[in-house]
Amino acid sequence: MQEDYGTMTHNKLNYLEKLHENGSRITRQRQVILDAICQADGHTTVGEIYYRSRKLDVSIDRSTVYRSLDLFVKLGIVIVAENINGERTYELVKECPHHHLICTICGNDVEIENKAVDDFYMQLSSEYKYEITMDHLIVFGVCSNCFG
Amino acid sequence: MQEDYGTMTHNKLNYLEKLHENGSRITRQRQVILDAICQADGHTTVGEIYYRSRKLDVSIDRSTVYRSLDLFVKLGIVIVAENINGERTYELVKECPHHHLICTICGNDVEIENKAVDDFYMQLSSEYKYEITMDHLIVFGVCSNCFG
DNA sequence: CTTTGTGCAAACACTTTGCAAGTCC
DNA sequence: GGACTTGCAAAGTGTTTGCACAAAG
Repeated sequence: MQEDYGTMTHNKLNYLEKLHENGSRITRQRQVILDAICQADGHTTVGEIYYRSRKLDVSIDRSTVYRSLDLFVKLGIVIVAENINGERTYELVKECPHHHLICTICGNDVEIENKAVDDFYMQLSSEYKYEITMDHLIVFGVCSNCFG
Repeated sequence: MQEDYGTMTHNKLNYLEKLHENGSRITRQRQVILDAICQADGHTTVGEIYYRSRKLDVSIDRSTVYRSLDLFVKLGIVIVAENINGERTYELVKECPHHHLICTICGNDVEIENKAVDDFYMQLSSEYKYEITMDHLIVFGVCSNCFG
């Protein structure tokens, strides 16, 4: 494998580090798939990830994409969510928990400031004696451009 | 079709009413499928709904279940969500919006009082100029029985 | 009697798995 | 060299569709 670390972002190094920690190998395919998720920069479906990966490396197989995604999720490199159509989507985790507000009409995606969510979680915690574990909340709504 | 309205709940009449309003027909199969969703009383998968429907009527086909669910969702009789395993789940809509807090360990499901959610939505609305349209929020966490 | 819905069977799409060959460390 | 990973092909699951017949209004 060629050591092509040239275009790598700081984050990507962290992701590879996590792979390494786990005893998993840093393969060309896994790097390509990480890049593909990166490119999409948001909530991407398996199909899109496969398609983008193919552009970077024609020989990549669907099963490899599935297997890699499972691994990434297991290692906490990638997070799973569901989009409006009920499709499973994948996204690279950022350093800190974050949350989305997505317009169901135009698809516009705003990142919600943590305080609002934290307050909400705190309220739930105290009221229902639950420890909230969702670090990636998605709320759907209609943005100001789309109503009126 | 026999007019067996004997065991029907008030809500079920409303559901049938909605079918009727839409110009859709009230068939034995649709009633059975509604009953099946009712029985489950919570977030149910297509598989479970099919299984329960079969118990009530052996001749029901999977495709009928899918088609009926699509219709129910379109008419707003049933709501779709995703459970912890990423499976699509269905639930009869109640009269007013409601929300869930689900334990990821034991599966315990608490209905969240609306005020907490309303406050949260209000906060988001004013901060991001979004009109929040989710009437069925699901938050995952760990209940007090399961941590400690 | 017209329109809508159903069961059946087949197609389709998505995901998983076993295995031999290839790659990483 | 040894353990891990991949591509391939095939099987498994879940979902959708076309069509002739059945049922609802």
